Amino acid sequence: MPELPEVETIRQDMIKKVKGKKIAKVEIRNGKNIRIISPQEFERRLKGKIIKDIKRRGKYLILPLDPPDFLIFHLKLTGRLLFSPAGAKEPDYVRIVFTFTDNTRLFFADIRGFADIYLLTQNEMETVPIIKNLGPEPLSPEFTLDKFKQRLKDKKGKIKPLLMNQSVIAGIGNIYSQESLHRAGIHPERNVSKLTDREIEAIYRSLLEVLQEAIKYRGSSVDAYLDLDGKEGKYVPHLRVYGREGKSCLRCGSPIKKKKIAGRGTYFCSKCQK
DNA sequence: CAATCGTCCTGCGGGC
DNA sequence: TGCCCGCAGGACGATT
Repeated sequence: MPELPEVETIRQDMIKKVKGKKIAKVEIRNGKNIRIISPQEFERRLKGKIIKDIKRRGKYLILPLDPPDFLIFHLKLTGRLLFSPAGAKEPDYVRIVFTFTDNTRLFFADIRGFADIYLLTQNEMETVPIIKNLGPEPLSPEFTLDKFKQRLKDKKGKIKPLLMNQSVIAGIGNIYSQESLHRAGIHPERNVSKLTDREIEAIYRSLLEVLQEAIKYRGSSVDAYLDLDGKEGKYVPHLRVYGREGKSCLRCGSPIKKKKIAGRGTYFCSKCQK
């Protein structure tokens, strides 16, 4: 499941391999991921367009094309973007093939088919709530400790689902919310309104730390995530709680527990996360 | 009104 | 061993 670090890894690789290329052909084998417009219109509007840049907002990958269009991907659980040199073997689960004028190709693949693809104009970007409603970027310079405190102020409910709420902070999902809470020593079910300033600061620091570290290791290949070259991320061995049920906590040695919190599988240490 | 549920979908794991 | 059931999950809309 691609979260901020995985999407950022894809973005950085796409800058090197896809930026500036012109779309010669769009082959849609399964158009179910294309939102709002028809596959026919999607194909028509993309043909001949140049990918001007690769940007990211939360878990969304945003490709500005020739104005006014933006091609937007949300990979959800099992979406993949895979780049192939001319003539290279095709990956599995391909749904859309973008062929560039130099005969290199970008494959959109998706196993479970939850990923979203949008083609929006500049105007639509500003009005459609998809990206407009996202909270701040955790790795931007504007995301200070004060900003984080302000985002949590007057909120109630458990801290973990709140960290995953995209309108509170953008880009955090099931893996990194758990990892940052473990690092901070905070139980995922703690009520936000009862966290001390000191605890909020610990979560803030842990969150930035874990995101930066995960980007450095090119993300976590949990579930189906693969990078632009079809390779796995290298962060899984560095995960401290996620997927470690029954194993001993790396901070205190107690067995890691797993519990469903707000409908999502959550790993934590009940001894050192209070 | 905040929290939970259902929905989309398919690979895979547990259980017998 | 092999089959089958049901779980997993991001985000949104419906429901309680």
